[in-house]
Amino acid sequence: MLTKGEAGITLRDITEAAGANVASVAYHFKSKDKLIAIVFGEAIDEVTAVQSRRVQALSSNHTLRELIEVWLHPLLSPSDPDEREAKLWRLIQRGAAEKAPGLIANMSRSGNSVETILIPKFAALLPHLRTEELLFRHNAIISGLAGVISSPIGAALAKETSGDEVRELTIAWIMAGLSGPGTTQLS
Amino acid sequence: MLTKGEAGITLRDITEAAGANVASVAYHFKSKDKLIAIVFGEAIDEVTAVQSRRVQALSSNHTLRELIEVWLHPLLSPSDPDEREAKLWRLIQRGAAEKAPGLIANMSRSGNSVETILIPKFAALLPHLRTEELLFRHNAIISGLAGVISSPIGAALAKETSGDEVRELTIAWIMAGLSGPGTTQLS
DNA sequence: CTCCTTTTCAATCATTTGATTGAATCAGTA
DNA sequence: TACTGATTCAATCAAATGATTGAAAAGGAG
Repeated sequence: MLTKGEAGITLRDITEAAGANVASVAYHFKSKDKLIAIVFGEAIDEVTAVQSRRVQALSSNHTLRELIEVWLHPLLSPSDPDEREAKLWRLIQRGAAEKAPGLIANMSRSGNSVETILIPKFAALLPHLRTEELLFRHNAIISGLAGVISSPIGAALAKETSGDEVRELTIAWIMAGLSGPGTTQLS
Repeated sequence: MLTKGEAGITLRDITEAAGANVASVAYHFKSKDKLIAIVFGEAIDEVTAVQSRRVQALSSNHTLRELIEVWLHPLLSPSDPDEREAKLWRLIQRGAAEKAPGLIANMSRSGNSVETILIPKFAALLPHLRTEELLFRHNAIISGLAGVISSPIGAALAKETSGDEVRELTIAWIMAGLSGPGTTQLS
């Protein structure tokens, strides 16, 4: 699924995988760019929707670890049958790394639910961090997770470690990065 | 510099920018793939060399913050005249995100100096973390930094914040992620 | 069935791509 | 100067790419 990147994948790659004709892209989506923009848009919508739903379903007295586990559940347990979210998430991360225009155009969609649902949950558990700081760390963690899960270095590290161990290393690092003092508390 | 990615950039882009002829690529590098592999290899060598040199030049009684600042100096202050390292670093990060074969083939080169120079420095300051844990967090931080500096989300955040403020947010987050308890110390 | 719209598809187009060729130019040596 | 090897370059090639065309097929309403 777009493992070659936006520039590397061809219409024929896509249509052959879909069992369709090349011309159907023009008929249904007008152009390759438009098609890719729609793919990114729907991926963002789906991932943010399902993540928001999980986070909102959390009981009121949860720990930070529980919030993180629920938030990133399919990404932390790659063996999970529901790997669709992990695939979509890698797709989005890759698009972000390439600065794919079709993704950037749809990026603002995800902003709302992150700011209205996820960040307040973190704010309640981490009162020492300002909203600005939480947004920053949220973004940094998301990017860092991309390296853990799908970068060549991360893959090499993970090869020597069990899935559960990677999961524990990841959660410990995320918790540490969130729990530590903010800029106003530094000497 | 490779802002279009390995698949997106053409030989004509490269040779025109260099004021050279397309055929010179075949003459000097045999093929586009070989050229790109050499570019990645030299970028890795240069970045790791200059980073290692800075870290080794650190006085013996440094703080964690000082180590981080020296390690990532050109990445934390983008206005620095020595922006070459930041460019090279973004190049490498992008290649990693694309899993560029020419980069992966040269990736092991950087492993040694990281493990022999940088990680021991961290280990001295963070005795509660095992080497395995330090390697993991090193990789995660590196990837997270890519998102802070060059991702669309990071760019949007940075637009509302001053350079110095981003710098402080970044350092605080890195320090938090490194200082927090490791997996063996979690409940 | 008939008529009309929607959808599919093979064929084709113009462009771009990485690579190659062979002649021209340059650089160094005697 | 004349000779030789290294380098550059315009021209060209075959393959691949996104897009388009017009005809064929499918689907639905009356």
